Amino acid sequence: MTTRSGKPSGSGRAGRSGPTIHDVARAAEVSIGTASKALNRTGHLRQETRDKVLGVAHAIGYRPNDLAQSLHRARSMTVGLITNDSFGRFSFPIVEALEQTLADQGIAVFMCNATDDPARERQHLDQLMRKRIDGLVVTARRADKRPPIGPVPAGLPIVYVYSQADDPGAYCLIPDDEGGARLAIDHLVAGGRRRIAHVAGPERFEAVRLRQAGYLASLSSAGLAYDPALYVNGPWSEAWGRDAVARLFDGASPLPDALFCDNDQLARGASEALRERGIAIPGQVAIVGFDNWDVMTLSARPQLSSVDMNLTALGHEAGAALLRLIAGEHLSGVRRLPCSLVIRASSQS
Amino acid sequence: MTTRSGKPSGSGRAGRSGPTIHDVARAAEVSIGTASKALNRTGHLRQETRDKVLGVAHAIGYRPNDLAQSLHRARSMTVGLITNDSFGRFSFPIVEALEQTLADQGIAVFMCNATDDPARERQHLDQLMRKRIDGLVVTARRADKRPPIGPVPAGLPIVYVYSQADDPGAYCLIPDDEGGARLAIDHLVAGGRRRIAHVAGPERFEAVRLRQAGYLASLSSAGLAYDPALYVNGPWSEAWGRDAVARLFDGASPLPDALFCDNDQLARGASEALRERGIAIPGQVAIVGFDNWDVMTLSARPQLSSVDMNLTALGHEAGAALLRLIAGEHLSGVRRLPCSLVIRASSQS
DNA sequence: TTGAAAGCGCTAACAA
DNA sequence: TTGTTAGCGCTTTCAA
Repeated sequence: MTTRSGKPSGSGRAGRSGPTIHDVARAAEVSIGTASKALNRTGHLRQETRDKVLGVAHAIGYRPNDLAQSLHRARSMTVGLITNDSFGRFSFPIVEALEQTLADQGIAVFMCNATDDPARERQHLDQLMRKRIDGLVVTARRADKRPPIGPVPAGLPIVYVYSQADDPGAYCLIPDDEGGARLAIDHLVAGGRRRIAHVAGPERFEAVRLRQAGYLASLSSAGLAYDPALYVNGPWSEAWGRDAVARLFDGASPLPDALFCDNDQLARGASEALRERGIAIPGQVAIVGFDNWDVMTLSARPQLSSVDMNLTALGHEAGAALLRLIAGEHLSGVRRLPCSLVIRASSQS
Repeated sequence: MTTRSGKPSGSGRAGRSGPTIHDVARAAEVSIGTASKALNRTGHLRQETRDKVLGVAHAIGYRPNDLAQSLHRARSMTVGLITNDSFGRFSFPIVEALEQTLADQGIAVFMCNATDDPARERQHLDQLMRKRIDGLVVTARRADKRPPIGPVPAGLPIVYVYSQADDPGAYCLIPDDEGGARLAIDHLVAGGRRRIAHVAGPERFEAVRLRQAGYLASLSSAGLAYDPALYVNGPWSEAWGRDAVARLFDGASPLPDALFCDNDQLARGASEALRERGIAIPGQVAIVGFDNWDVMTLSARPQLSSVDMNLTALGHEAGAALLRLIAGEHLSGVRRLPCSLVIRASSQS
């Protein structure tokens, strides 16, 4: 060991922490500043020197210490992800795409599950602040409004994805539910369906209200009248999907010739109920679900058409947006990304 | 601004990085060393001083910089999580529990998705090493053996969970599939079932082979003979579950009076097929599935009994094990955690 | 009980 | 083109 003015002694000291830039410099017989320049492809260096340093660094297995770097640069190359979905079905594709987009830029993601507990959320936030994250992504189990996350230092880049903050300055990325519904209805109309029922989820979900709006808009532009008897709503379960069919088909009025369901579980439940009643799908009744969840759509008989929220695209977009915010750009407001329709046997015309 | 010997100037310099320990010390009119001791509840300080520092720190919103801390201490208070499940259904509960266990100790988790791509895995590993993680957790979509992750610095604590490394020195945590199967079969036997079929998944899965072993062991200890005609295997789909019923019930031999299925999708497919054949569940045939996946078990009619792999417990255990490894303990070998059986209507006797 | 200062590994400004 | 050195924010001896 030596003092500040001397060179550090041999190979590392603490535990398994590998060679430092000092070691590289010494082995390459250059100054530490030169080594730094070579390693960071910065400054003006002779190609020869640069190569030597790089070669040595590789040879001795040098890995820069991001922690030390971050002490200088403004950035820690980490971001936080706070989710309230318990990493559920909707978060998955989003998180995966987000992580990949960010990893490609050398940014690592701290994953924090808050499970709708404000106390846990603050605790996580506190930890993330200590880690000096460069940005934050907030996601949830549903895209409804939530109080803005906080407290966080002013200027911290934040993106809400599949989640909306009750704050006009926030940037939120969510699927275009209304557009998704229109896609489904337009498709059914194009297939010649005229009495399209909407098997909806609970109305406290904004998504449900938006989809109903899309449904109405599409009917209207197709010149079809809205029949309130064709709107039923209930919980997000297969059981309710089955019950909904009973409700719709035990009536006296003319029967529906199509079902637009707010998720694939409802659609699957409905399809089973129809099957048991001997009603042909799609012959007598067509079905379109929502979410495009393969576990449901591919196991149903026949396989279910469904609206895909493109959650992977949403995740990519969230990563890209965060990068832009970090780069200093200003982004705000709610951005709705388009859904797409996956057509399978259940809605063939 | 001043030089090394002076006090730093005013409140922070770069971007939004908040007050430093210097600021705290100055505001509390103590030395920086004293402030550090107070903040870390270390050394010998007058209570009064300690309180003053803490008060000031809180007042000016001081948050320690983990990055700077980690430069001294051996630990970064971060760990990496490399998953090959795309954060899928099995990873979820594990990751959630793991994250919670670690967060309680102030450790944050870097989430990395490798999607079975060795190149991505190495890239992630490289990033994690630069971040100087204190430990690593590896998880996957299936508990089968995989090549040990690497290269990593010797001595890096690693836990494999729902994944096995092909390395006797590695510590792996996986569900006790054989025990889970025994639970199911013992239950069916206790309910008076005598001809229990095994609707298995693909045999390349170790879990499938272990469950068959458990099935055989339980039959044997119940004094029941094994009938190879009662073993069928195929892909993990509902469709195959339905087909399996056709195979088992179209035979000439005496029919099964129970079905043990290697996952809940198989069980659900089977239950639908039985239903369509007018075979009463559990009256004529009992069913037990595996995974206890509510989406399947609760929507089936009747609801399905199922073996629960206790993935949440597995995740907690993984977190605890990693903490112990980080603390210097030595752990190795494969540890199998018990499953439990959740009984629902499909196997009532 | 407190203060001073060396230095963790790295970068960047300046000097040579 | 390369070397020197002052820090980034914090901890930790060692002195006082």
